[in-house]
Amino acid sequence: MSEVAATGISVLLVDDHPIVRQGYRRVLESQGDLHVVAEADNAADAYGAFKAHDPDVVVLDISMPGASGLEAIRNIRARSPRARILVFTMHNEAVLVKAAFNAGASGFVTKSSEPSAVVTAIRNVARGERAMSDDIAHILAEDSLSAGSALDQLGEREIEILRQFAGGATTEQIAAHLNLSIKTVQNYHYLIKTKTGARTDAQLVRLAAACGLTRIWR
Amino acid sequence: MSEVAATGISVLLVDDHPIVRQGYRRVLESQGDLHVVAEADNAADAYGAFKAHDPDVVVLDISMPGASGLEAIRNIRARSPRARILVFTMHNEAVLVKAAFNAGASGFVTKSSEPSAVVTAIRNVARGERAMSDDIAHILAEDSLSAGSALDQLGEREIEILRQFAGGATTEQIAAHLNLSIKTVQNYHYLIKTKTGARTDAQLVRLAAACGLTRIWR
DNA sequence: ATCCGGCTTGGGAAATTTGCCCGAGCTGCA
DNA sequence: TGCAGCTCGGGCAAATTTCCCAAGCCGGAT
Repeated sequence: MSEVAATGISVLLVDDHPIVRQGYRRVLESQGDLHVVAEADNAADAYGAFKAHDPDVVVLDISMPGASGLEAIRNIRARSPRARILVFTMHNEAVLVKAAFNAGASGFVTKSSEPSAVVTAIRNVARGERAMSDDIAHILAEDSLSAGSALDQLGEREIEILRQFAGGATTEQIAAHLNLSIKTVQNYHYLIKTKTGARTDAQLVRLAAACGLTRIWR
Repeated sequence: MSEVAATGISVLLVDDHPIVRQGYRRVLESQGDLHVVAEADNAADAYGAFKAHDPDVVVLDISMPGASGLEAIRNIRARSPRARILVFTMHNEAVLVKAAFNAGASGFVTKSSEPSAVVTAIRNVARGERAMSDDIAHILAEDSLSAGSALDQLGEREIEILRQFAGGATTEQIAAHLNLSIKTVQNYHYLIKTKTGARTDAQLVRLAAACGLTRIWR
């Protein structure tokens, strides 16, 4: 058990962009009570770093290449149910937020939030509370009122594959990233199309973009 | 004209994530010769900030909500051809890189790069040189071997077919619409892919959207 | 405890599309 | 006249998509 409560909050940073980690580190450490004790740049290393440093809070970006961030959350929580995980990402799609909380996240803050919101969220999560940024709360509220987007009928794996596909990845690349057979990815591709009603790959990309799953550099 | 050459390099940061800007700011300022003189969180504000502060280098992320980062580049360069712009983003697709350079960027660095690479790139760009991270150079090299330029290599018919395709039309619909055989549309589809270098239909849609051929957000 | 339903993973096989090569008609232009 | 480039489509092997099916797993209901 970590006994750093009196001296501050220890943080494990997980994000695939080095300079982004550097930046977070400096922002967080300037707070005085927050200490970044380790970093990881992929889901696979995240648990190792967690085990080695037993941080009070894990701050992670779910959109990393390769293995799913959601998987990393489940991975950590499965072996250390005490773990407090704060998802910190650019994505703000309701299905993703729900998936993250279901996977065991304690908080969800978007990168659009003010730095102070992130810091506050970390403190709240460390205290065992649930935390989310205002925009996320708003999105979840909207979502609970609406009948649900086309993406709501998709499972977690389907969402992940759709994200990569819409991002321009080939079937082989997706299969390699997710350690699946090409056949399985093809089947998901087909399944996603039928579930969403998209008749064309282009329609699928447009749908993904419209739902915020993929950003297109208009 | 900015006369800060002797005292360092002034930087304008454009990124839609506040904490990411904060982080960059700290990383850059710890270098001593780099000074962040302004920030902007969207393309529209970018030019105003540029005009007000006349920075030596603009560091911007092209993937911002709403208006395009590419547009912002064109915007700034059109009115201030002296401007040095370093694109700094998570995207690493060849078409995007080319589009950025065509729009007037002086450099392109991915967020997967080491912080030192970003700093080096800023200094090189400020000196008037072109700069890009190793992964980008690699991607462009690969791309140049397989030929394939951008969208302006396409003929009238090809553009029209790409527009309809990216808009979500099926091959049959396009054929019917243009009074062509399905075979011809298929051939165009293939031709367009090879000409643009898109390996995937999704990449084609993204390319079309990036070039303004298709609007995705209704 | 058991069953049901949904998610995930993949095999199989027919139908369709892609990848690439080809020729032919048209136009503009040197 | 002749070349060059766009438009249009045939052909055919290779790859992918489309469906249908099954098995393992897990969580919730009975």
